[in-house]
Formats: sequence, structure tokens, C-alpha cells
Amino acid sequence: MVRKTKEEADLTRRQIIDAARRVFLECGVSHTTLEKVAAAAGVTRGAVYWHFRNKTELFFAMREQAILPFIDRVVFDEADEDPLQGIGTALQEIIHILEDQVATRETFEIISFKCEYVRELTPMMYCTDGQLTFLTQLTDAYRRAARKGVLRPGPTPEDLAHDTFLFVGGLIKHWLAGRPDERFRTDAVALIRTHIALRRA
Amino acid sequence: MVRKTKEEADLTRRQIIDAARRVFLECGVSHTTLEKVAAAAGVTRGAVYWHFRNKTELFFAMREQAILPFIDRVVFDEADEDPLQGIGTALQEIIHILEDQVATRETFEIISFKCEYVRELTPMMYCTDGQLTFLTQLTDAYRRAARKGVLRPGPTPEDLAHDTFLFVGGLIKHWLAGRPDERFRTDAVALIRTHIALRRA
DNA sequence: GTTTATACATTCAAGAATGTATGTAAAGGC
DNA sequence: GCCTTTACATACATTCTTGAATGTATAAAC
Repeated sequence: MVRKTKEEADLTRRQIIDAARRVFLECGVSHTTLEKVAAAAGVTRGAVYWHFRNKTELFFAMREQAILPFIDRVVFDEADEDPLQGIGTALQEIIHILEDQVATRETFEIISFKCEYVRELTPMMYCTDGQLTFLTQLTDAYRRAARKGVLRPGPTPEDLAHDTFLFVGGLIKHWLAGRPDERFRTDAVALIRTHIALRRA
Repeated sequence: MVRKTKEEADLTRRQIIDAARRVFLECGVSHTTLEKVAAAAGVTRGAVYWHFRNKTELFFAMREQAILPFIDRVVFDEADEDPLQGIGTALQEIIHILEDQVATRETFEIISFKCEYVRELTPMMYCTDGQLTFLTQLTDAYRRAARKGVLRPGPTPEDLAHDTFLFVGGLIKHWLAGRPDERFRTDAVALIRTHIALRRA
């Protein structure tokens, strides 16, 4: 076998991750064989085992890549003129990411529907750090909105943040599921607008 | 082997389903072997194959049992004095079912976190008929609430129903996940109350 | 009272899937 | 120009898992 350069090896690694995503999506993580992944990537199992210790490590590598877009695209601007509008924009941005980042969308579909949370994956079943951070940022944004007086009286910023957090969880799930009830995908923008409007004074 | 009576055979069948639920929960559906199920039920694989054609059929049998409590416990009274309150009560009842029907809760945990939606299970990934029915009932209840004038102006009953539907989806998921962020379980009642209060005029 | 169908247990053959061990040829350091 | 390491491919041994085939004793039907 021809030994590859570092750059070529890195390309191989990415191709394996891409192939894994395709196979995970079609077969589910459990029924995905490293043989299938290797075949889909155009390499042998030897290559897969060279880059990743096992299927779990490959899974986490795929997952890490998919989270990246959220880190710099879903932001809450502290200096926002209208924090409530800012929350709406952040939620819309989540949907936009799912729309135009194919790899991220597919990975989320795998995480949501094609993966069993047992043994070493059990911790992923709970709120991940990223989700808890999101909840914190939501709460802070609602607090700013409360201080600006744009919220309808009654519920606390914490209450509102939790309600929005659960809404987003449900929205992502149903957006990903898509067919046969496509309305959650086509109407996502309107649903978010309504959700935000309910909070305004 | 001693041939069992019909009643004994039916008991065996239920014991197999109970055992399956335990094993599914611990190992995930994919990594559940009919051998493991048989051992947990105190029978051999022969018994399992007698009652169920394969693992999928066993899975559906388990699922069917778990849905039953919802059919007669989650209801929307059309003659309700305060339909908005009625919606709140229905949502609370969902949580109550999860709290006191162990088998149902465990089955929902399996469906949500210990199962991969591929091949013959793919349809289950989408909104099930039961969920769509629930959405319809929600919408009708909100329409009644609108007619009674108890809703805050702005969003349509359809908008509100969708928002609530997504909220419930997120709530159930996070309620089931539980640890390490238990708040969604302990505060479920309050979260529902807030959610409903946001809608009142 | 005989027959038949039931409710399982046991055994078997065959096919995955995994991890590891080994082979190998070229890249890259000195 | 040699040596070591890299980046894989190939081969192997082992361990599940499954479905089906077969065995069997009794309950139930007549």
C-alpha cells in the first residue's frame, strides 16, 4: 500500500467521518458496522481502526464537528436594543443552521432518532453542557428583556426561559422528523414568531 | 416440558413483555438479545419465539400496552367551563401518568432514548397518529377557549396549539431524561402552569 | 379414550461483527 | 542513504446472534 502524506491522511479521516454519518443515518448507530463505514468511505476497516479506536470514538468525532456552527452562529447580544427580538433571532438562527448545514442536520437526526443511549452514551441522554449553556443564555436574555420592560407581567425570566427551552427542544425534534407532518418544518419561522409574541407586553 | 393452560400461557406472555421492557431499558433495543429477554423472563428463547415472531413484534406488543393509560386519562372535556384550565389539566395528567405508571414511563424512555428509528421502525419517528390526534384535540380546546374569550388576543388557536404541542414534546423528553438536571421533573407542574398562564387574557 | 394442537425446551447450522495481529510500502527525519 | 514511523490493507480467531428444526409432554377437543 502506498503510504499517504499527512494531508492525504487527514482527508481520509474526514472521508471516514462523512461516510460514518451516511451509514449511521441509514442503518442506525447500533447496526452500523465499521466494515460498512469503511466500504462507504472507500477504504478498509484497517484505515478506520487506524484513525479511531472504535465506533464510539468515531461517533463522538462526528458529533463534535456538527456542534461547531452553533457556537459562533447562535449568539445573544448583551447590548441588544430589544432582547426579546434577539431571542427570536437566535431561535431562527438554529433553524437556519439546520437548513443550510447538511452535515449538522444529519448528525442531529442521528443523535435524535438513530442512536441508543446506553452504556458509554448514557450521559448524552441528559442535558448536555451545550444545552445547559443555552438555557443560561436564554435566562440572561430574558432578564435583560425584563429590565427593559418589554415582557408581559407575570412569569419570571426563569419561567420564560424554561418554556422556550422546552419549545426549542420540541421544535428541533419535529423539524428533524419532517414527514409526514411537514408543517413543523415549513412553519418553523412563524411558530417562533408566535412563541416570542406571546411574551411581549 | 409440561404443557401450560391458556391462563398460564398468557401469564408467560406478559412476563416476557415485562422482561423485554427491562432489558430494552438497560441494553437498548438493538443490543437486546432474545436470549437476554428469555433469561430475564425465566424462560428459553423457544418460549419467546412461540409468542412473538421476532424482536420487532415483541417491541410493538410492549409499546401497545404503554399507550393505553393515555387513551382514557388524557381527555379534553368539550363542556368545560374554562377550556384553558382544561388544557392545563390534560397536560398535568400526562405527567401524572408518567409518574405513577412505571411500565408506561419505562416504555416511553425506551421509545425516546433506547431505540433507533431505521427500517421497519422509521414510521414511528414521525408524528404518530396518537400525537396528531392529541394536536387536533388541543386545537379544538383552544378554539373553545377563544370563543369563551379567555385567551389573550393575537395568536390563533392553531398557533397556540402548535406551541403547546412542541412544549409538551420537549417537556416529556426532558422529564424522562431526568438527571442530572432534575428541574424539569420536579418543576413540571409549575412549568405547565406558566405555559398556560401565558395564554390567558 | 384417543387424537390433535399447544406451549414450550433443546439443539444445530450459519452468518455476522469485533478486535487484534501481521504485512507492507512509502514518507519523513537525521 | 538509512532507519523509523506512518498509514493503511489483509488475515485470523473468537464471540455473539439468529432462525429454524426438532423433541416432548400435556391440555383440550371430540
